[in-house]
This record gives sequence, C-alpha cells and structure tokens, in this order.
Amino acid sequence: MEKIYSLRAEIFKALSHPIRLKIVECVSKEEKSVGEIVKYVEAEASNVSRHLALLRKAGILSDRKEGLNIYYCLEIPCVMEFFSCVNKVVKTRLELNRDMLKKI
Amino acid sequence: MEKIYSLRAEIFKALSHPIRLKIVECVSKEEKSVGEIVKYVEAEASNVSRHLALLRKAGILSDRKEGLNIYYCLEIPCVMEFFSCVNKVVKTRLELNRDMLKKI
DNA sequence: GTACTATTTGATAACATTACCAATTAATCA
DNA sequence: TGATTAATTGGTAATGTTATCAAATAGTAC
Repeated sequence: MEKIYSLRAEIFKALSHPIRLKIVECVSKEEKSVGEIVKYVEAEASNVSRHLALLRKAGILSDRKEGLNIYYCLEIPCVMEFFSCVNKVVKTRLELNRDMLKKI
Repeated sequence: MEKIYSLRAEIFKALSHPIRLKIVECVSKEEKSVGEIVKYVEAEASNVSRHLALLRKAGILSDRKEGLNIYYCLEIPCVMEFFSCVNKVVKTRLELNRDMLKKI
C-alpha cells in the first residue's frame, strides 16, 4: 500500500471521534483557550488535552502559548467543508432508519 | 455529547484506513466488482470484504449483486471533494518534516 | 522561596480494530 | 448431483484507542 493512503487516513482518523469533531467546531471561527474548549465539549480536561494533542499532531490544529493559557485554532479551514457532505451521509442513514421503522 | 457528533465521527472513522481510502478511490468513477477491487488494493480478499462491508454500513458505498459478482459503487460522491483538502494537510506536514530535516 | 492556576503526562484497564487462515454461503454450469 | 468461482463469515491473536485518576510541568503573582 502506497504511503500516501496512510497519510491521508491519518487525517480522517484524527477527525473520527465525537469529542475531536466538537473541538474542531469550537475553534473553527476563532482561537480558544484549553479552558474554554473543555467547557464547550463538556469532557475531562486531561481527556480534552489528549484529543487536542492528537489534532495538533495531525496538522489540523495549531497552538500558541500566552501566559498560563494555550490557545488552539483551526490550521486547515477547508476541513469545515467536510461537514455538509458528512451531514448528507448521516441524513441518508437516518432516513433509511426511519423507512425501516415504517415497515415494522 | 450530542449524538450528531458521534454519527459524523462514524463517517470519518469509515474513511480512516488506507485500504478503505484506496477502495473509495477505486469505485469513485464507476462501480467495480469485489474481484477488481481486491486486485486494485492488493490485499487479501477476506480483508477487503470486511472493509467493503464497513464502508457500506457507513453509507459511503452501495452494492448490487449480479450473478456470482457483487458490484460496489460510491454512494456519496461529495466524499471525493475531501481529498484535495486532505492532501493540503498532508503536504503541509511533509513540508514541515522537510524543513526539520534541513536543520539537522 | 510558596501558593495558585492552566495544561499536560504517566500508568493502566477497558474496549475496539485489524489481519490472517479456515470454513461457509451463494450462484452458475456441466 | 458435484465442481467451480466469487464473496463473506467465524475464530483469534496482535495491536491500537480511549477514559480516568494521580502526578508533573510551567507560568504568574505574592
């Protein structure tokens, strides 16, 4: 398997967790401190910290230190364009479920 | 965590494996039989079969049976638009690696 | 120096994913 | 019927991911 497919897969893997998707949404408009992100996603700080590190390592977020705070922002804004397509897939799946329900 | 983030994450998870990305590429232009896909991705048939099932379950591929063969095709063409953005991230990462290399 | 706050890291246990080989199903045809 | 081909499924061991709690780091202010 050519390496390029693995490199691409890593980006999708970085986006394949609900907390990480919520983090991406949180920082998509403007940078946010870790504290703000933790409040937004409603998860344990240490857990969020790991997800942030993973997103940074994948190249999706970048960070900046200022005093005690660390601010994260979306490094690759085009990632946001994924969501309308993903919502389309999700919608189709939910509609299929609804149609199956009708048949019961 | 709202359910919608988990549903979205499942789509990304389905795309987060090199073999599955190669499968998506393989069937993106026209439907292909499992045999053709197996040749294209150069992996074990049983392995490819499981990846195909996963992509179908996620709603990304659909399948059609004809005689002994099963044909898969891309159900959600907009997925292909992800790749130019993903390549951008990959390129940035590779450039960072190159720049680090220069400093050694 | 101590105290305080923000964030990350270590250790670990629970859980999920993957590849492999063998066995199975399903369709076709002689 | 049995043989052949295409594809999937069962079992399993190896590997990877995640959440949690405690501990550590790093910056600020006194």
